[in-house]
Amino acid sequence: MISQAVIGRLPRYYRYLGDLKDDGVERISSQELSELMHVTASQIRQDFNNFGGFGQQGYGYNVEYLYGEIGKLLGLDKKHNFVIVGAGNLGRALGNYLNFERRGFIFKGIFDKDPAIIGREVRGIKVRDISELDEFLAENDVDIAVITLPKTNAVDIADRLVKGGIRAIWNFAHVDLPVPSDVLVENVHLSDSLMKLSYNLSQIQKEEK
Amino acid sequence: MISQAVIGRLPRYYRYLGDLKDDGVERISSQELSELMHVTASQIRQDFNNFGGFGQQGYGYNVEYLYGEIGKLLGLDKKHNFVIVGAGNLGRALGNYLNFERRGFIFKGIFDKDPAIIGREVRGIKVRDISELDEFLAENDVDIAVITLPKTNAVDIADRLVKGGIRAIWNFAHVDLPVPSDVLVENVHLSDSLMKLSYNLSQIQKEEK
DNA sequence: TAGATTGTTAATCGATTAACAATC
DNA sequence: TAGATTGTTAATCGATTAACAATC
Repeated sequence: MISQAVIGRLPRYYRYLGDLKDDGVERISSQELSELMHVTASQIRQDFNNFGGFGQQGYGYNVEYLYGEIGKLLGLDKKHNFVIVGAGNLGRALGNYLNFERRGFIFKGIFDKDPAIIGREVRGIKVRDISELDEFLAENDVDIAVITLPKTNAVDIADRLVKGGIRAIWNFAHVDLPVPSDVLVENVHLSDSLMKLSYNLSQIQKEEK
Repeated sequence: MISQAVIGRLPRYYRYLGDLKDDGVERISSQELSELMHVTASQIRQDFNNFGGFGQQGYGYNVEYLYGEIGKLLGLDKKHNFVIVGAGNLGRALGNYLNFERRGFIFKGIFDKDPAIIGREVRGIKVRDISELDEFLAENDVDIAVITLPKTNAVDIADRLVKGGIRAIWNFAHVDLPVPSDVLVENVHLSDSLMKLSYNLSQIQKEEK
């Protein structure tokens, strides 16, 4: 079982390796990569060796190969369909974000309960009435649900999503969703992140006095 | 020096205590809170004791008091003015998010370089031309800058922000910003978060085969 | 072969949990 | 005073870093 600490670092490796690849870099040693990313070379080698090791002694790592392997680990070689529940500003912003498509995340539907929003289009897809959610899940192959709802509704909707067969939820609501243990929840608590920044800023401001 | 692991948990404590307060709960023990939050009571007591301890033996913690103290730690008792650089979907969504105001984060300005967007209003504030950024920073008291730009422009803008006196950046661009060590950067890498979910989902799907 | 650099084991460090004395 | 529960020390666990043998 690989620790979430390691998994959490994979996307960053992936980003740097993608940049290196685009720059035409063919090979890189853990030492060079460590200087670029400001982490220890030891950590890099340990991380990769969790998955069997992608390098070669005396040579280092082939950038393109390593990039591809990490992409596969992250499941980016497969298509993942997703729906967005909550077509407010954030929901629409995520629906419009084109880069997800490039990574294999396909925008399939978006739902809201507000009649003023239902019927509007987000990247060519009409906002559906939330009452159609269960039917939509039954008829379509959806892997990931994104929740961009106020916290009051989020728990109920999560429940419906799980009943509809969803196993992975990307949650932007400020609640911890009580879902069965076999359902994945990845939280993005924006205000938590802002508060963390605020804490550190307050510390600095205190020191300056 | 308090570890970022502890600081990262403070907003979640704050959220639960706020809910308890709203529910009229007066006191709570680390044991009760631990059951609610699914963490160990030991960790709760250790965390709070980093800041001197907010409880009383034999009694537990006073919810309202503890809520207030954590709020102060998070700097929520002070006002923080912020600007958003990048008025795309995400930038506008954050500008429209009213809850930040409630926590003392005041939306002061929003900038873009796209003439089609400049002049539009986000929550009553006109989108300014990015060329006005330096002047705006000089004339206004801005604590936090939010970067919601494509990665290409993010590094340059971060530079300008730092030159303009900004010490805290909430970064949504998919790059690591190279800023001086006395400047805080809190990253929200949305696609990293989605890839983490994708990794874990792929694992489950593999097991099921 | 010699040099470079990985893969991997061992050592260290930090964070979490357990235990219990202090005290309300 | 007795019971409850914190604050705090000690033990454990896991993650990071260092070291080096394996090998290309």
